[in-house]
Amino acid sequence: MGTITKALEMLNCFSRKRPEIGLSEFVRLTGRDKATVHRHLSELEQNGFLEQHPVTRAYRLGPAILRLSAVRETTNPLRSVVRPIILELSNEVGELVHFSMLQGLSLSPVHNADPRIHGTQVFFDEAELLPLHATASGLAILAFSPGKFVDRVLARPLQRFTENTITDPDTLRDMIAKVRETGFSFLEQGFDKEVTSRGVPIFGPDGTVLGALAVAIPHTRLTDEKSAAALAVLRKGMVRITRSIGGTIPPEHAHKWCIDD
Amino acid sequence: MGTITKALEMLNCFSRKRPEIGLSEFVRLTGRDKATVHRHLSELEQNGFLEQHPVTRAYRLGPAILRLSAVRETTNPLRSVVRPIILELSNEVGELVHFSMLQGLSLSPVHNADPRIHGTQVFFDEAELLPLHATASGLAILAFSPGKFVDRVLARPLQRFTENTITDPDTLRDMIAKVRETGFSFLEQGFDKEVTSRGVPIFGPDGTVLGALAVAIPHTRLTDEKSAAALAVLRKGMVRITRSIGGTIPPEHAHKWCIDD
DNA sequence: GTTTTATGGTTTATTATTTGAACCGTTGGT
DNA sequence: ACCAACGGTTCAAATAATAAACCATAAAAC
Repeated sequence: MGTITKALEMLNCFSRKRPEIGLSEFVRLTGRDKATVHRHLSELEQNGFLEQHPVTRAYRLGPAILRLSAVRETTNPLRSVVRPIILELSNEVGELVHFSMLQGLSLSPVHNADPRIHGTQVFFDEAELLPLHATASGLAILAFSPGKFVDRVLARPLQRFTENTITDPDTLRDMIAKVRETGFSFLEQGFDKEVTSRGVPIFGPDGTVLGALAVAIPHTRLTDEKSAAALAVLRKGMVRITRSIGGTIPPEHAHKWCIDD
Repeated sequence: MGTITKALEMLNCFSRKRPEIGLSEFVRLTGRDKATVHRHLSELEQNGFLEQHPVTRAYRLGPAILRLSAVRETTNPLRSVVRPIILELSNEVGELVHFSMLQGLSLSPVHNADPRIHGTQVFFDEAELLPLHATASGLAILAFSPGKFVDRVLARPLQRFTENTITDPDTLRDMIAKVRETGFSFLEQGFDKEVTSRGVPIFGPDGTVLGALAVAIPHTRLTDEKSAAALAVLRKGMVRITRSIGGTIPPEHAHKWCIDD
C-alpha cells in the first residue's frame, strides 16, 4: 500500500460519531506506528486537510476540504441539485430518501432527507461508507455495472451486517439479475435489521452508473401501498436527477423505468 | 517534501477555472515526472478523492471530498452558519462580502455573497488560495496572530500582485500594528487593482484567530459613507459569526469593536 | 497516406524516502 | 512519588518512491 493511500485512509476515519481523533487513537485505528501516523498527520495538517485543536491536540478535518468541495460543487453541482429533489421526494413518500455516489468499491452518501412525521425513524449516518452488496443502492448500481466490476466486488470477502445479510455471491448474482430486469432493487433487512429498502441506479452524462437513489422504510411500516409509493417516487426522482445533472439513461435500459423521450 | 504533500498539492491545482486536469497538464503544473504524477493520481482516485472521466481520461475532484465536507459541516458547522449572515450583510452594504479561513500561511475562502445591484462587480474566485500579506482579510488575521506567526509569514518572499501591493516587511509591520490598534484592516488595491477592502478578524472557540470577514469595494465606488457602512457591517458580522460558532473574542481586544458583554 | 506530435499509461533498476523501536517531556490519576 | 497515557522526536534499516526509457493510441501536419 502506498503512503498516499495510508494518509487518505486516515481522513476516512472521521465520521459524525468520531469528528475529532487524537494521535494515539489514530494509532489504534490504523494499526500503524506512532511515528508514521504522526508524520502523516502533520503533513495532512500542513496542507489544510486537517487542523489541530491547540489545547486538546486532537485532529479534525480542515478548511481545504471545504474549499475543494466548493470547487467541485460550483463546477459540477450535485449536492445542491440533488438536495431539493430528495427533500420533495421524502415528503411525498413519507420516508427517508437518500442519494449515494459510487466511490471505488463502496457507496459514498451524498445527501439524505427524512420527513420527521413518524415516531420511528431510520438512522442514516451520512458520514459512513456503505457496502455495495448489502444495500439496495449497491444492488441497483451493481445491476447496471460491467460484469467485470461485479466480479471484483463479489470476489472479495462480503461482510455480514445482520442475520439477513446475503453474503453468497451466487445468490447475489441472482438478485442482481432480477434488478437488471425490473430496474428496481429490493433489500429486506440486509444492512440494518429493522429496515427494508428500494433503490434505482442513477446514470451520469456518459451513460455509466454514477450512484443510486434509495428509499429506506422501517420494516414495521412496510405495506404493499408503501412499497408501490416508494417505487413511484424512485422512478420520478431518477428522471429528475438524471435530467438535472445532464445524465444519459442507456436506451437499451430506458423502458424499465417507462422513460419515453 | 513528503509524498503525501506532493499528492495533496495536486488536489490544490483544481479551481473554478480549472475543474478538470489531464495527466500531461498535471506534469506541467507540478514539474514532476510523468510516472510519479500518474501513480499519485491513481492513488488519489482509488480513494475517491479524484475521479477520472471514462472517455477524456481527465481527472476531477471526487466524491470523497463531498463526503468529508459533509462530515465537517455536520460536526462543526461553519459554511452553513456563515452563509446567511454573509448574504444579509452584503445586501445591507451593497457590496461583496466574503469570509475566509486561515489555512497554513494562506487564506482559504469559505463563502462570499455579492448583491448584484451594481454594474461593476468585484470578481472573487472562491476556489483560489489567497495571500495573507496582500488582502485585508490577511492583515486582519496577522494583526491578531502571535508574533512568531507574523515573522514566518513576512520572512518568506512576498508576491507582488499590483503596483500597489506592499511587499516590504517593515511597512507591513506598521500596517499590522495599526490594524491591531483599530480592530479593522484597510487595503487599497493591494491584491486587485480596482478593489479596496476592509476586514476584521474572526476568533474561534479557543480565542485564537480562525479567519476573517471582509468587504470588497470597487475603487471607483469608494466614498467615506461607503467606507463607514462597510465598517459597521463588519462589526455586526463579526459579533454574529463569533456568537454562532461559539467563538471567544479575547477580552483585552474586545473594546476595539465596542463589544460589551 | 505517411509522419509527427500529442496524449495516457507502464516498466525497471536506482535512489531516497518512509519506517519503527527506543527515547523524551507532560499531564492526570492513584 | 509513582505509574500510565498522551503527544511528539530521533536515527539506522528497510521499503517504497522515483525517473528514464518504453508502449499504444489518437489527432494534427505534411
